[in-house]
This record gives sequence, C-alpha cells and structure tokens, in this order.
Amino acid sequence: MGHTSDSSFFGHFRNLLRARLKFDTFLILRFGPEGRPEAYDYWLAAPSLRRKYPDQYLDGAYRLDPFFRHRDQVATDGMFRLADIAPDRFFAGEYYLQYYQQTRIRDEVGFLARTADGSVAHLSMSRLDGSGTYRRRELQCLRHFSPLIAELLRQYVSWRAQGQVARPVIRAPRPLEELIRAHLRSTRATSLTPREAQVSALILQGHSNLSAALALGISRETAKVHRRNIYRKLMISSQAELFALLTDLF
Amino acid sequence: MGHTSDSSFFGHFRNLLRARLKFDTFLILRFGPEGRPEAYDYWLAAPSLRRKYPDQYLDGAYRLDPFFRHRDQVATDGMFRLADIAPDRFFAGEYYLQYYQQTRIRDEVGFLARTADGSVAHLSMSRLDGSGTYRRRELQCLRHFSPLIAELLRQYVSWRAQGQVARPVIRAPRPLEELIRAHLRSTRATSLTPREAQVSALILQGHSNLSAALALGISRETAKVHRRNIYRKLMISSQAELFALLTDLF
DNA sequence: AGAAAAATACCCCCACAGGGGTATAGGCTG
DNA sequence: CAGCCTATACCCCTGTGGGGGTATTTTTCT
Repeated sequence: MGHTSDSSFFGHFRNLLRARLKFDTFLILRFGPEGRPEAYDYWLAAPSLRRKYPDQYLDGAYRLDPFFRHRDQVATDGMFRLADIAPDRFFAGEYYLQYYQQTRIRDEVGFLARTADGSVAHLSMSRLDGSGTYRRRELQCLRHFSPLIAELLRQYVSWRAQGQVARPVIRAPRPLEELIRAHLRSTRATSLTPREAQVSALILQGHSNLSAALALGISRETAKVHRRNIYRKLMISSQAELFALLTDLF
Repeated sequence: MGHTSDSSFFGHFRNLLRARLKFDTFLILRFGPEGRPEAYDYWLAAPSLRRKYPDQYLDGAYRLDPFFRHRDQVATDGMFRLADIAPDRFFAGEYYLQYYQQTRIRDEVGFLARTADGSVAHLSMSRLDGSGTYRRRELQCLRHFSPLIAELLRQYVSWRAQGQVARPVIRAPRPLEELIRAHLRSTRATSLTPREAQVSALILQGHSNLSAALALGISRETAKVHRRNIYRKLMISSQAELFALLTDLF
C-alpha cells in the first residue's frame, strides 16, 4: 500500500527511520541552483496526496515551502520542524490552507544538508491528521541521530546528482519577487515596485507585518504601508486574495 | 465553447439575460425539501469550473452556500447579490477561499423564488476574475426586470419538478448542526453540545462572533465562549481548521 | 538640476480573533 | 439533595489586519 518510487537505498533508509518514528510521507529531493527542485524518491501513505505531491509541489508550490525558503540560511544543515522555521503567520496563511490543510498534513519534520556542489538535499517526513503530531520522544530520538541522518542524506543525494546528465543551460533562478512582478504585470495592468514585490513575497510566505519588516530591515509601519499600497493597487483586501491572483505561480 | 446542459427554454432564458448583462456561469437549480439540491441546467464559461460545479457543490458544498442558507428566510423571493446576503466574515472564511477563490468567481448575483410545492428555485449568475464585478448599470437593469425573471424562474422550475418521478421516501433534511455533531462524534472522540454545534455551523458559514450571537439571540460574549470551547475541545485554533475537520461535509 | 516616484517612518482609528479569568442560572442525574 | 453539565454573561488582556492620514528622505528619470 502507498505510493512509492523505490530504490534500494531509499527503501532501507525509510525503514531505518520508520523504526524510530511513524510518518505518513517520506520524500527526498534536491534544491538545485535551477530553482525547480528535483524529486528523487517519495513514499506516500495516502493515495490522495498524489494530487499535491510531487507534481503540484514541483510545479511551483515549492516556492513558498518553508523548507525551500530555509535552504539558503547561513546554518542550513540539520533537522528542522515545520513550526520552527515557518513564518509567524504561516499557519493562518493561504499556502498552509492549500497545501497542508488539504493534504491533511498535520506535522512535518525535515532535514537539510548542503552538498559539495552547492545544492541542498532535503528529506521530508510528515504526519497526517489521523497520526497526530510527532511525540517529544520521537523528536528527541531523531535529533540524536540527526548528524548521521543528514550525512546519509547528503551522500545519497550527491550520488544521485552525479548520475544526472550535465544540464546544458544553467539558468539563474529568478527570485520570487521578480516572478511576482512579472506575473502581475502580465495579468493585471498594475506594476508593483520592487520593494512592494518583496513585501508581497514575504506576505505570501506567511510573514506578519512585523516579521516582514524585520526580514527587510525596515520598520513595521513601513511594511504596513507597503502592504496597504499593494492591496490598493491590486484592488484586493487580504493575503488570500493576493494568493489567488498568483495561483499560477504556486 | 463552455459547458452546458441545454434545454430549449434554458438556452433562450440565458440569451435573454445575456443581452442585459455579462456573466460567466449560469445555473438553475432547485432547493427541495430533501436537502441536496437538484441541478436542472448549467452553463459554465470556463471548463475549469467543472471541478466544483455542479458535482462538488451538490455533494455537500451547498450546505454553506449563502443562497442556500437564504432559502428559508421570511422574504425569500427576489434578486440578491452575494455580498448582501453573505455573513459578515464570509469573504475571510474557508468556504469562500475554497469555492469562490479557487473557481475564480469574483461576483455573484442570484434569484430565489419559492414554488407552489414549497421548494425554492434558484438562478445563479456569476462573473469570474477577468470579467470584474457587476456594474451598477447592469444591476439596476436586472433589478428592474427582477419580478419578471423571478416569475419565469419559478414557472420553469415548477414545470421541471412536475416531470420528476415522485420520490418514494421523503427524508427530512438533517440540519447542518446535527451533521456536524454526528461527524465529529464519529471522527473525533469529542462531542460538541447542541449549542456548540449551532455555533460551529454559523462560524463555518462565515459569521463573526457578533453576527452569530445575533443569529442565536445571545450575547456576543457568550458566542465567544462557545467558540473558545469548541476550539479547545477539538484542539484547534481557527475557523480554517474547523473547516478542515469537516471537509467531508463540504 | 529639478521633478517624479519610491521608500521610509510615524500618527490616528477601529474590528476581530484568541486566550485568560469569574459568576450565575437552570436542568439533569446519580 | 448534591454534583455536574450547559448555557449564559461579563471582565481582562494581546496581537493583527485594515484603513485613514502626514512627512521626510532617497532614488530614479526626464
């Protein structure tokens, strides 16, 4: 039962961890320099998840994924719980509602490990509604083995990446704010300023005004002004509507 | 282009109105005493809408539809704009996000007309994102012909209902609050009190605490207490999560 | 250089959600 | 009868969003 793209290593790795904690999804992917992640392996307990994973995720939803966002932090490597790396208003935001609530994912733990070629390996394990959140006990155990797991993940993804054909064109990944600007320019008659696009990106990721302000090094009031100007230009009045205008991207 | 279930009358009716105002969806259905509405005819400009209409709507989403909710008001008959009959927090609620935002419906006008047999005929016309909201001019025109349109609608639906085979079993429609109670009893170990289920139903429909309180004839503070107790019992903290627990119903 | 646009920062207001507490009245049940 | 549940109502607090201003600085473009 369950959907899987099984390789020998993948199966053993999964079983290794399954002995330590229960999970309903298990996927390994690579955040390369091209933007769009590559999914190497995945295992999903519920067939219903296939609507979102991996296709919709790879087609754009990854852009707002807290783990993807976390890939270029200074200290990338290690184990992270979704709630710890998600922006403060993440769970009230549209992205969460669309990709977690609808998939019934209730809790998620992920590993990130930077590989030699500069890309980031990602292992994601999440639990659905019925399974409840991870127990303190399970997380402690996982954290204990965290360096080992990260290393295994790194090695595996590095090995898989070698097997890839060399990509002829290395396309620079367009930052999210540019995508937003471009998309709104083409679909609406409006043009956001660069700063407004940045703020939009942060809003969509689930940052509050204060959190977005901190991220940009500006005052909370200024972030509010940007947000208000964005809404006024686009003739909307909520983050949800902003998300709706940009569903093509996510 | 466009999906349609065309009958002769339906097509002419639609053309009649299309001469007066632009719309992207056009559907006629009947809110009978059985709960689940019957869709008689529908025309959808965008094929993408078929994911939600008419199937998902008829399978349960109708339960939170403001027009369906409005069917048993004292003054049913007439023309209504969504924004006028929707609860105050409707556009911030989960239902709106799932069924309007995702279908890209931006504005909706509907007619309701009670038929001789006690059921309510419903004509819905909505506009998608690209078409903008209805213009004042269009609405004025429509309102001018409103009695005529309502009468046409009533006659047509009455006629269509006669053609139905007599339903052998008349099943009483279970009120929404009972469905909620039953569903939560079976899926969670929790049992809401009858009053809490009523409040839940109102919350899901998009009522604020104050609006729900008014609907129940209690104090705003009391509604707040019920809401807090509901969230605590179910271990959630937002209307969106409540909606997620009950997606089977909608 | 000078005008326009963008970014910054602050002020005010209000509505609402969410969470904490206490208290009273009525009804049902062991 | 005593205890419990339910419903009712009020108090307190915070954070957040959304909308209205004004003003200053910086950048950009003509």
